[in-house]
Amino acid sequence: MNTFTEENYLKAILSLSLQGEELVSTNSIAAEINTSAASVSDMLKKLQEKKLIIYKKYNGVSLNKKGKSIAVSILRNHRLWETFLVRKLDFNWDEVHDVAEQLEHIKSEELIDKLDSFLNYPKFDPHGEVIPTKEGAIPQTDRVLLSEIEENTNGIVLGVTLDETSFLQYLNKLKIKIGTKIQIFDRIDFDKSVNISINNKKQNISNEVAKHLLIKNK
Amino acid sequence: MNTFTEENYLKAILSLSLQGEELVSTNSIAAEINTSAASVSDMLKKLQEKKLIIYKKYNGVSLNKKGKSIAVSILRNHRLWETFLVRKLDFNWDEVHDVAEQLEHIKSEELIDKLDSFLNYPKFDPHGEVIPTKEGAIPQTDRVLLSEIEENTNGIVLGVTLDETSFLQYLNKLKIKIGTKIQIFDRIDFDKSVNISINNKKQNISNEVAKHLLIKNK
DNA sequence: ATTTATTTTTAGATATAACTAAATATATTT
DNA sequence: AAATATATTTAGTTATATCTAAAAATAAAT
Repeated sequence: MNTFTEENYLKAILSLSLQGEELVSTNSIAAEINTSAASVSDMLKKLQEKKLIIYKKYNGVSLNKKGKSIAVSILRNHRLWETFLVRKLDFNWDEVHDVAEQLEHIKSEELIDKLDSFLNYPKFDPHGEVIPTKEGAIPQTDRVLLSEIEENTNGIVLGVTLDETSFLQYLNKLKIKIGTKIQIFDRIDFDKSVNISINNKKQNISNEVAKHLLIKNK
Repeated sequence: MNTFTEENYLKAILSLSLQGEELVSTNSIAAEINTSAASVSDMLKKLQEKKLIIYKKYNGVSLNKKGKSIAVSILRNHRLWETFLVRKLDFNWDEVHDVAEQLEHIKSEELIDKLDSFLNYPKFDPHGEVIPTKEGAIPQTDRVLLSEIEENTNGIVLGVTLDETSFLQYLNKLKIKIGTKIQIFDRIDFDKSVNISINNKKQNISNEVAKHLLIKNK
């Protein structure tokens, strides 16, 4: 059985892997979970002893099969709980992250199975992120980040890749939610911000925000 | 913020208090949570420093206002989660204890409020135990343990005071559940077992079991 | 190719929570 | 009231997870 802390490290490594880092660096893990590089080093040694990661000193980490399986199931738990909180308990999408961070570590396979069934086997969480299957697969959907989308095109917001309260509340203010139709005009060279319009209202979206918006790729 | 462990100690002290111990002994806490008396001593010292209990060495412990408030809210969480698991996720009453022991420690007042509302403000959990109010009250109901009930009388099973799987499964076997009507005949002096009948079927119930069955006191 | 900067690891310390064994206090017998 | 038994506490150790400061390795710049 793993501790919450171990699980959070595995989750962080998975998340960074999915963001494109082949070999995840000590520093990026430290940044991800807000701790020191020294603590990360300590934990990586431990996770290697427990045979959950592939780790070569000074070289970076990746998850092995067992580690990935644990990390994906925590991610599945997280997204199922978020779905429950929004759909059944009437939380807003910007309020659920912290509670789900706790709930995701509850140990009971039966609980998650029954929750999944209770929610009618949802495929996406309230932020539009895909929910991994019980078998550990993460179904891929065809979508692009707003920060990478081609210019002069239309799109529909499919989801976000960050669920920080301040970010989501800013989206609320911009009237951006899942399903929102947007027109993309052009990208500014200088700061990589994007000019779009929502309901014919023109807006400039910073690269920082665009990096976390998933758009349907037609 | 308190750790799970601290909360479990407070809960154990509350539970023993409610069972009648005015001043709870180190040993009974150790028995309750399956640890050594030495560990209990360590923790009592710590809980006293945190001003959650009233503790005099060699003399026993009781909860102070703050400690009791925390313990009661954990108990409330536990019983609300058990209600959720049985009523919404289709768990059986003998399967929910271990999961609820984890869920009860999730920190979010809003979560519990919304869960309470989602369940329609239940007054009793699936074992017939009263659910403490948000304000920290534990409403009293008039009921007696089967081990103490007068002979030659009738009654209705209102609840149990133990939610160990093996105990509840034995009740299932005896066809005893909440609402079951029983006739009480007599109590055997030798072993304090009780002769009862359910649907005109005579049965002998050991004192060990009778101690955990709550009967409506007419 | 050296120097400088950055990243990563190690060493040493601290805090929590558990344990065993020994010491002390309290309760029960005789 | 002394002896014995039981309950409780203390002392000392271990394991986890964190941190700071220093050392070592790698990467970048001159």
